[in-house]
Amino acid sequence: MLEMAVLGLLKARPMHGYELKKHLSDELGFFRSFSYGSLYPTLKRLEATGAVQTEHPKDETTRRKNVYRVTPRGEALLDELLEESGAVATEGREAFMLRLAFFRYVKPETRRRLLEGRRGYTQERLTKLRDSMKRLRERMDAYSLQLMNYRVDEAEKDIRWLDDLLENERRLGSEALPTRPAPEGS
Amino acid sequence: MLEMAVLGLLKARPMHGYELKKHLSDELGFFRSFSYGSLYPTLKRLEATGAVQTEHPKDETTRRKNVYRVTPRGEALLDELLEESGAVATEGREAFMLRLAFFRYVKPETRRRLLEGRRGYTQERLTKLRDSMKRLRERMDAYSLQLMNYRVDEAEKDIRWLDDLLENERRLGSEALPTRPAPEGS
DNA sequence: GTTAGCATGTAAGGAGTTACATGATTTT
DNA sequence: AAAATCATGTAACTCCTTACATGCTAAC
Repeated sequence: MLEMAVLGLLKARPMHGYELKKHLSDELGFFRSFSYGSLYPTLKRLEATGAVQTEHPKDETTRRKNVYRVTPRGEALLDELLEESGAVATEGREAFMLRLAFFRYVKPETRRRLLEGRRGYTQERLTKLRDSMKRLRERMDAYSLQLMNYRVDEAEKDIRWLDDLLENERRLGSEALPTRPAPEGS
Repeated sequence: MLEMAVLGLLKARPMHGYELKKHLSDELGFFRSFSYGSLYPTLKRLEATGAVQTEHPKDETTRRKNVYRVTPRGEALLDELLEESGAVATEGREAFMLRLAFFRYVKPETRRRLLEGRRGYTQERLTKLRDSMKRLRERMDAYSLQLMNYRVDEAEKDIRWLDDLLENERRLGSEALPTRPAPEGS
């Protein structure tokens, strides 16, 4: 997850670690904002494998503040990471959301595949939830029932949302990719 | 999380590991259904610390199928785990949901504290999300915007839901705890 | 009698966190 | 000149997963 987030953010604009950390919470609307204890090692690792680069100038003038940029190798890695629909349950929701945040970097067909994959998973989950409710309703206390209803509502809402997103993809077809919400003024 | 889930489920009814695993997905409407690779070691650990007990009969008749039950020591541990409102962000959503599933074991005042804590956290998050949107709207692509809107809607919905739950708590006051949705027929 | 599912476990590893440690730069 | 905050890093640990390994029991 962190690798994907880092590469995705750096692709838009080179940054140093501290800056990156803020954007992880802010820009991605992120619930979980990774700690420095994982962020810096991740950057090191990505650098070691050649996915990102930094100009740490050996001369004594500008030390500290390591600005990282994505290399072609890193772009390829990001592509791979974004395309995995895998492990939908474990990785779950947040991994999907993260991919969505970087959808502009994803091929239209892959976008559709990811959206449909997520929809399928959610639909399946919804079915299971309803099954459980039918089987257990009598034996459940009020709080568990609240929880179940919450989950069902959420799943239903997610499906409608995913359908909207899919509908949008279809409308766009293979025409121009919308990387901005429409220039308007500028 | 797993410890809390295990203790909570075993409190309702003694079970063996395999059975427990099913209830973790089913009964709790759980997205994440822990693997055996963590479930069994957790049971061992809880047994080692005296939080659960199992009658593994040393005589050769009935081997396999270790039925675990919660001890008083385990009940105390569960109480502790349920009362922590802590680490709201990291632990997050699912930990809260899990506590909600076991709310019938929680003192009314603690229930209110947990609900209010969660509400406060969600409200704060909502504020931050709206801030981010104001600051970044122009620079965001359509997908990020979708994501942000989703998050905002979700937070708003959560707050309404939490308010409902709080209202219910107030209505019940200190009168009878509702462990069942009302007998009706029986 | 063999396939499917019940039942339990271990070892290695992944992906993060917390706590600690340090030092430069900006603000007050 | 002190306090805040920018900026980077490491070590130990937590909590879980995957993959492996084993054997019983029920159903077909």
